Amino acid sequence: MEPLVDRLRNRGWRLTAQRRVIAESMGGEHVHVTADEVFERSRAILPEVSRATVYNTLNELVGMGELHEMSHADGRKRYDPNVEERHHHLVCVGCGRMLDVQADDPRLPDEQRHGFELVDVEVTFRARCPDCAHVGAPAT
Amino acid sequence: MEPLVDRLRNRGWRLTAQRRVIAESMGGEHVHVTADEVFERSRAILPEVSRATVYNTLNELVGMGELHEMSHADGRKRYDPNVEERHHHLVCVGCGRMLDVQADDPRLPDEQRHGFELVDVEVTFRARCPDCAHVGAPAT
DNA sequence: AGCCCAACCTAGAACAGTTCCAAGGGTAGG
DNA sequence: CCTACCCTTGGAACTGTTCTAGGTTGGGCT
Repeated sequence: MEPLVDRLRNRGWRLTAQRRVIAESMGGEHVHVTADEVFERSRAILPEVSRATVYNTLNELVGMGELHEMSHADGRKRYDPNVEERHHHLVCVGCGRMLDVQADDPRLPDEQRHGFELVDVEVTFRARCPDCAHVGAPAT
Repeated sequence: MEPLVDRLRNRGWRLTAQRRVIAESMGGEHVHVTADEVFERSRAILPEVSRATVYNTLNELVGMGELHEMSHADGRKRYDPNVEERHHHLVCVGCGRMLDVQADDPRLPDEQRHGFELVDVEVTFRARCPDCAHVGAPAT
């Protein structure tokens, strides 16, 4: 599949320096970053990028379906560049790090559907990442 | 099982009027409310309840394990009083209504664990509820 | 019953994340 | 080179949540 920036260009999106930097900051990796992390990474490359542009661009990408947005217990949204491949998530309960994983979709028995039409299933595995496990049991 | 307020009293929790009202506002029903809805409902019964007390009380209940907290796409946390019975959620993509459902936990293959220690699995079935299905396709 | 003190509650200020806004800037087409 | 128009910017505004300082109260003790 062609890279994100190419797809964007093909859609007639005006590809400015800021937008390119932001799109590239998302990385192809399956790590899900917060808007603020995108802002930091982008600024490391192009120091004049503004926070507003990061938010604008992320929201546009989400609207185009090039990015998935997901909420997180800490209140910050995370952005997921992996929209091609169906996947679920593994989230560290300590630091909030979020990775893509493959797992079977659970099924919802008919008698549990309450008349709803299913659209999608999201699975989140909550876990402790190696770094957070090392710190020992959390106080409390 | 004994009701929430009794369990709280048995833990030596000081049961003030405010706390009782807040705990009761959560209802025993399988409906998941936001902090602000709890605030509104509580205030309908005891008008002097403050927002801070609602937040404090909800957080204490979560800390005690008497309530589950869950984030939602709109940025507001929801609180789930059903902690006895393991369950997952069915969420309407139209109106945000959230119900409890029973479904098997999916398993995460070893090679997908990235060294994390699993703690829990959350499943969210996204769907359209009967009411929202009737309204026809949403405008974009 | 009345006292006392830690635990509670309140209103409002402070915060964090996100969105909005008015003004300035860059770029493609003419 | 000019002109439009879209993009970007910094800061103000908003929303949900937490913190703070000071007043209030439940309940053990006398």
